[in-house]
Amino acid sequence: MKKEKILITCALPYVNGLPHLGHLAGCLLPSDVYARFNRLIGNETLYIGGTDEHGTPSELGAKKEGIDVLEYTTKYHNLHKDIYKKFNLSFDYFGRTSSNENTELSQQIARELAQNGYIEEREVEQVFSIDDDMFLPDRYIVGTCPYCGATNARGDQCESCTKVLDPKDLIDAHSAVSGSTNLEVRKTKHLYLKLSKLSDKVREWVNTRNWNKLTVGIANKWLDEGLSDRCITRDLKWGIPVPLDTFPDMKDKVFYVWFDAPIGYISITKELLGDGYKNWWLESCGAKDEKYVEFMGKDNVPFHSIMFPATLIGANSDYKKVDILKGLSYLNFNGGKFSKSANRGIFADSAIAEFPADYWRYWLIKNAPETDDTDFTFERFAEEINKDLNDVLGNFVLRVLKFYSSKIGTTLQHNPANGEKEQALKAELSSKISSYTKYLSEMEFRKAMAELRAIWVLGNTYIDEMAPWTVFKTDTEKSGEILAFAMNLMRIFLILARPVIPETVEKILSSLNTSGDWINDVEAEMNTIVKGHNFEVPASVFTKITPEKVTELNEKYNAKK
RNA sequence: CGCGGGAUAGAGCAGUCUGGUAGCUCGCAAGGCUCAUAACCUUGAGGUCAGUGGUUCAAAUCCACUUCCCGCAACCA
Repeated sequence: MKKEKILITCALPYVNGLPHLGHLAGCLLPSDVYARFNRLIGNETLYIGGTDEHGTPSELGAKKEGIDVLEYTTKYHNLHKDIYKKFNLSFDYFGRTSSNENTELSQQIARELAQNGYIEEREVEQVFSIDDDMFLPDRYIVGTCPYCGATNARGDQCESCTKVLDPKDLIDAHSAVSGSTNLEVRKTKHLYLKLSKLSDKVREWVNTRNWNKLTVGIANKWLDEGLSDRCITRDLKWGIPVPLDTFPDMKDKVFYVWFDAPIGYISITKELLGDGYKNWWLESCGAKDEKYVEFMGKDNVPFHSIMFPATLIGANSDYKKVDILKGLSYLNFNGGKFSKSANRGIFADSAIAEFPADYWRYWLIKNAPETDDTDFTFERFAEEINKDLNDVLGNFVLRVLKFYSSKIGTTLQHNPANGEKEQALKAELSSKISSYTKYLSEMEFRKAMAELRAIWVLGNTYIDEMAPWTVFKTDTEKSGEILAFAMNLMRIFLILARPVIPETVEKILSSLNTSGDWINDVEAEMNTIVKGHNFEVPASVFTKITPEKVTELNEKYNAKK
């Protein structure tokens, strides 16, 4: 198989607050499974993640906790890092957008854009809150909707009647930060990225992409409506300062988070590899032949398909741009959204306290929201963990190992059987492994998991048909050979599951006293565990989730409203 | 007429691009097995493919319209 070079990024979660199952399902876990899979099949893989830290929510969050913003984002960055480690996300590096590297690179890209004539200074009017001593984003101005009379309308939109508003339309407008009505409209200067001028180049580039229908549809819609120039700076303290050497009028301004966040992919690589980042990000330095895959929630698709590529195209045509954009839908919780304020849903820290990472990983990948929003319920979770992991895989492992060790011992006295049945099974297994591998390379996670489960079932069917417990009574040798064959099957089942449930696989493979990266040649791999091989019987593989536990969880996490 | 996704057995989904006997998992029923975590294996029941109209020898699939659900909607990332 020809080895590929693969760069994988996962949309950077906003640092403010902890991620919930939706974030894991829609972006973090799929990217990790894909990264692990690529490493296992021998591709040169770089998997980059991090936290997006700048912007108003961080400033306000820090104020609320009474600490410095950097202290605040550092605290939450570490919480993210810690929790992802517990979920076994295998980032080659998990960085942050508040790093020096990101500051330098974002400033450099802004200079490049300015040199190429894609940045323009404009004077705009914005609402300033005198008591808060800050400009307020539209969203942080609330008041009464002039159309429907709702009293909680936001400056950008009324949530009751969905009408799009201008903050100046609001009746009794006040600051969402402090409640102050002491507001005034002030003039302020900002930098605009001239997307209108970049539109043709972006379209030309989009046309060369082999994206799926959804992504192309979103991208073309934006292009067809015409790209508007977009403000890339803000009047905030917490952000990357606009470089005054190039933009002398921009004192006390910072870049808008959406400008610097995706640049974080590049700067985080640089933080890890130093100048080696060029091999992954500059086409002239070897990035031309690599495959760059981005994972994100569907809300992020416009920014990754249009805004970020436009920024890179405008700055320097040598930057590597995305090849495959995997946008996923949302995971809901019992038919509603996850909500921290309403205490609905399960967040990453509680999730890992309830069940091992592999349970979550398996379920969330098997039910990845690929085409439509997907509903999480504890009932479904328990059902699939119990059935697939416990009954199909876990039970197969134990029934084989326990029988052999109790009747014969923990040192293998037999070589695997190789009759007609076994030949047929190996052929079927090869074909299913090809499909499974294909689905994983194409990021078709649901189909991949269905195929993996079907592969596991082959083990139980084989054992049942061959009935080594019956054969044992008359032909010990034959029985042992059947079980030896089953142990080799087991090894393959586990190796194939490595991208998804790495912790369990490591544990059981180590009991089996074997290992392996990936299965390319079934015939050869089926003769790995042979006469003389020692193994241990693991105490357990998975544990079932009881109905009582499901009831308890539903109450604990407000699953039933 | 904002954009997109969805509607297929009791539940969750595939199949729709490229029309040709409606499929998978769970649940349910019957049988088998008794090595294993009351697990496993086999078989079966269960569907006017959201609705209406059209194209066609033939429509879940193509076309038009309608209904319902879910997201997104450019200063919240």
